[in-house]
Amino acid sequence: MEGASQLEACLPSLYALDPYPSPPPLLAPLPNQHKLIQMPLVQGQSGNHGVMFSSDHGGGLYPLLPGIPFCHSITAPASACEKATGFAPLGGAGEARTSAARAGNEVASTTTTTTAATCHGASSWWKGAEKGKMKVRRKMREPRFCFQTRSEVDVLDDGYKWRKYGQKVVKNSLHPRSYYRCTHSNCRVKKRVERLSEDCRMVITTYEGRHTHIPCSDDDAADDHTGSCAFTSF
DNA sequence: CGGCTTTGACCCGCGC
DNA sequence: GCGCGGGTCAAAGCCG
Repeated sequence: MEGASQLEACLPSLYALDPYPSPPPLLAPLPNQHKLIQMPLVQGQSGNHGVMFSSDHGGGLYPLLPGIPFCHSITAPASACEKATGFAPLGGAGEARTSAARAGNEVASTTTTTTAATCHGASSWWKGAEKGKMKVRRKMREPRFCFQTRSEVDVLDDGYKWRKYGQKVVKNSLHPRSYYRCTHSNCRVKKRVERLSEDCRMVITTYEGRHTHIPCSDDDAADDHTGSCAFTSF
């Protein structure tokens, strides 16, 4: 995690997968020294945004949502952004259950797909929250944000502390997918990290859920405490 | 010693 | 109905 500060993050892109008009999946810190790169969403999915910060000192991913002031302050047409960066919004990327995703290399192969509806319509996820023995299924999906960054490290420094709870080799991918969970108590945010098989330097990070706390990274939490608080006041 | 990572097994959803 | 594949659990090992 700490190694994430090495993030080069020179070519970020992101995908917003939130199928629901729900609250922010993540409470995003706003380090002053970070550079904000905002990507508009898929048309018709107004509301949620994903943002990537980068700086000379490192980088981090901070998905943002409506209601976040500066998020609104920047309004660029999706087409313009795509044109400038070569990014393309997509729906369903990072979601393994979609047919598109099943093809493997989901992000790379989904250039303009916008089948966001498939992200939640017929799928559900379960979680072993019940202490008994049987798992408890969940019908509702958490809001998700997917980022694609070029980085040497797998885990980007997003200001939160994550614990790895699984790793899986996915089909049609040379690199295993790692599963992380926020270590904060009562916070069920998860994220998946995987590298593109076509370009091992490209890291796909998918956040799922929303944090119920402020960022708590060792560095930022201590120094940027005020900033975090101010930010999370929304 | 506590926290984290690793890794194999298990469960479930979905496609055929 | 069956098989495949993704997601999660949990025990064991590792590390600071």
